[in-house]
Amino acid sequence: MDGEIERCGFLFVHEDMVRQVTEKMPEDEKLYDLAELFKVFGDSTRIKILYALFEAELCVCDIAQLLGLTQSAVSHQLRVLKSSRLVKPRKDGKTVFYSLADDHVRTLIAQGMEHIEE
Amino acid sequence: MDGEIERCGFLFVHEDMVRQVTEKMPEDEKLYDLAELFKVFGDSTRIKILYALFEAELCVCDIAQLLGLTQSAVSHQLRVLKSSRLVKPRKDGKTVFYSLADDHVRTLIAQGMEHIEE
DNA sequence: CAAATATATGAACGACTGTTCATATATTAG
DNA sequence: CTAATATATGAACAGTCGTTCATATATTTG
Repeated sequence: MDGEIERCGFLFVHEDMVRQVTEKMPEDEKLYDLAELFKVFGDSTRIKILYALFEAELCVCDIAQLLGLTQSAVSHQLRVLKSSRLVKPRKDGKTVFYSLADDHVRTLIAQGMEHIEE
Repeated sequence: MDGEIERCGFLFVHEDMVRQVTEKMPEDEKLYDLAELFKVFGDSTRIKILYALFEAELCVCDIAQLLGLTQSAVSHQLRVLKSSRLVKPRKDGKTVFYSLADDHVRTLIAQGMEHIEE
């Protein structure tokens, strides 16, 4: 009963640890949402768009030319970024300018870069 | 020539901005790698594994029981996490214990949570 | 050695995702 | 109003990904 001799099917489990960790796990829904957020960062096109918006507010066409993508592809991706509240639109006549929604985007990407570069 | 009257196919582009941003973009390969890193975080199973390892060093079977997954599924995911240097293994006899590789994992997940929760 | 067990791995299948293409909507100019 | 244009969106297709199942490898026990 020391937590090292309990079975899990055919496998042994460190039971005490598992119980302890279980208690500290956030709700499933929150973990799901978190994964959804990272999924949005997990595409090089979207990363490029976000990086471009680090520097300046840009319209859809600017981004398309900058990254060598079709207007449609960019628009679809901006929709994803917008629905995760990572970018925000500002409409000016026919043109829609996009910019970063908040500083979490910068921080997250910077942290990610640090990991890559070490 | 004020940067507002150049064409991009049928579309108008803010040329000066685009040129300026282009110069500041990191290399494509780096952006690709960054997206790959975030892709690893972009799965709720892997997020759960990482969160579990926040609390304790755990073996494959512990994680499987904790999350209600098969041993195989967990092992496959640990492989992904390991190859991104997010977790590290410690072998002890038949058992392999996994723990977080460094603190970037915590920081990144914490930042992501902040964005989710605001 | 053989048996038991903890983990790893390869193949395959279904589900999801990013792009393209065609088209719709919205705004401005004439 | 119509024409031009900037963006958005729906459908479809190809490629990717996570799981399962079967099996291989590695370690300990007897």
